[in-house]
Amino acid sequence: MHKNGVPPSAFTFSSVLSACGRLPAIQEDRDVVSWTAMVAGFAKAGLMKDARRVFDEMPERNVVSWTAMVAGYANSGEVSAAREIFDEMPEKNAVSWTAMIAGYGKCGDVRGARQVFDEICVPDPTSRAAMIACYAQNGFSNEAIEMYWEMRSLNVKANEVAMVGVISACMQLGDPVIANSIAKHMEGRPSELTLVSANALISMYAKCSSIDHALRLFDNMPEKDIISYTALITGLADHGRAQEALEFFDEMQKAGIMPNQITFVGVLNACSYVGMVDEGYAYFEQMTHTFGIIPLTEHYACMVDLLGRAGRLKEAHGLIESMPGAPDAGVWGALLGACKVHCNAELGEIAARHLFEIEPDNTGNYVLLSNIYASLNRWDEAERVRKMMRERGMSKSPGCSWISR
DNA sequence: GTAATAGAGC
Repeated sequence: MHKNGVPPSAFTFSSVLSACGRLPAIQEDRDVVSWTAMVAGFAKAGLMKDARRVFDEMPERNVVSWTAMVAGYANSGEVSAAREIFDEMPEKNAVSWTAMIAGYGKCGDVRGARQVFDEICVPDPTSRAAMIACYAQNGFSNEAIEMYWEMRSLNVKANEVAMVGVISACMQLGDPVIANSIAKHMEGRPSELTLVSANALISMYAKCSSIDHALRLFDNMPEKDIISYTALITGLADHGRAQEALEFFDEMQKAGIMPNQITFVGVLNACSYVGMVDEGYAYFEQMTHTFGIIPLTEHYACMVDLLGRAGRLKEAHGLIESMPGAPDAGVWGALLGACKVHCNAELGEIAARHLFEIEPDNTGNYVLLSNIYASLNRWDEAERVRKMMRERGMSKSPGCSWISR
């Protein structure tokens, strides 16, 4: 979200330039450093056309000018353009490699990132950190952790980005043993615990080891931001500690930190977990009216889950039908799940029909619907769904959910 | 000049 926004420095930069009336006149005596600063300024602001124009016009370029272009394209999601510049570079340094790895990481091309990484003769700590972050962001948790251990065995000090990446990977794995072994490396040096890495640790503790550990860390943080609060609220909600989650939601606003869409996902989940339907509705209202946040399908999924868990399935279905946009698999999935819990075949069928269309390859939906019938002793229908699944070439065992043809 | 953290259902 924050990456799409133009940073304030960029605003100043571009406004100064537009005040001068487009690009400043090209001066022969401008040295390479000032040319480069201009390229970097445009690139950072995401104004790649302008960056490109200056880059093409500058009489002389250095490795920083080239790298600024690579990073700019990478951050604007134009990986192939970044790659083109990267390949043309007369010389590269650690920052260039790092920018290119990150560019591939952002667009989900882990193999591309790894290929670039493997081309480096002697990877420096920042390129390793970028590679770890790339793995973590794309769900390659084991690879991220492996690379982190490799760094340690080589006695390369992991910087903050590497730490944050490996913590995020641990969080995704959810393994308390691995999480604790990584946490030990952090706790040895609390003075180095920055806001970002502490935030990452809060989520990891909440998911992997203990929510109380997360709470203790949170209490000891000298500075907290929206992510610290959101991570804690989400963690408390996941553990069914709704009251505390909502108390922190109040506390964050008293501290002058405004909640965002993600915070509300946590808040609604907290209500859902303990069946606080009215409160959930109230928070949903507050989100849209007080905070002016347009509800995402995720928020509708939370509301459907909240109503569904409380057994108010018809109301949940009514809410889906009143949605302004198209309901996604998450929304229908929440209804189907609730129908399983409350053994409601009629609404379950409706939800399943939508899910079969939206995600035809997801076997879980077929299994759920079949199980709803089975729990009502409607064996013929249960078998009919299983048969449908087989006919569509799907295997019902989760371990080998291959699709034939 | 580079790298980073929080999010629904089965």
